[in-house]
Amino acid sequence: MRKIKSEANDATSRICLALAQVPSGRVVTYGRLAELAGLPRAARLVGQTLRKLPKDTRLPWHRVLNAQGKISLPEPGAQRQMKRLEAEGITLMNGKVDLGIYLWPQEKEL
DNA sequence: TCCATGACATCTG
DNA sequence: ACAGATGCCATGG
Repeated sequence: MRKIKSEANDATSRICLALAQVPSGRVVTYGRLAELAGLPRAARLVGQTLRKLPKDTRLPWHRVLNAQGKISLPEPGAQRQMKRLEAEGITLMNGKVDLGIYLWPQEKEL
């Protein structure tokens, strides 16, 4: 039997694959991750996908921030995310991350 | 099929 | 810098 409606599965895997590429100590925005996954303008889909991830996933879900460099995850998750970020050496100034420094990928390094 | 929802993004005042 | 309005894309009822 063919799976004609595997559009979501496909999108999900691509998002997960892209997410797995994000190195420790760096971050990406939802929109950026969507692009890397080949799904431009599907930022919200990224959010829904991440929300479904099992709590014991090894994917770096905590390295995903919104375009403002702030955590979009509502409490109590935000607390855990911030902790994980700082654990990787990412500094949150006034509740936000400096994307000019931590955003991945950086042109220079590319 | 239509409508509501969401870990977003961008523009405007 | 901040809040509200609008646009986007896929999912689920």
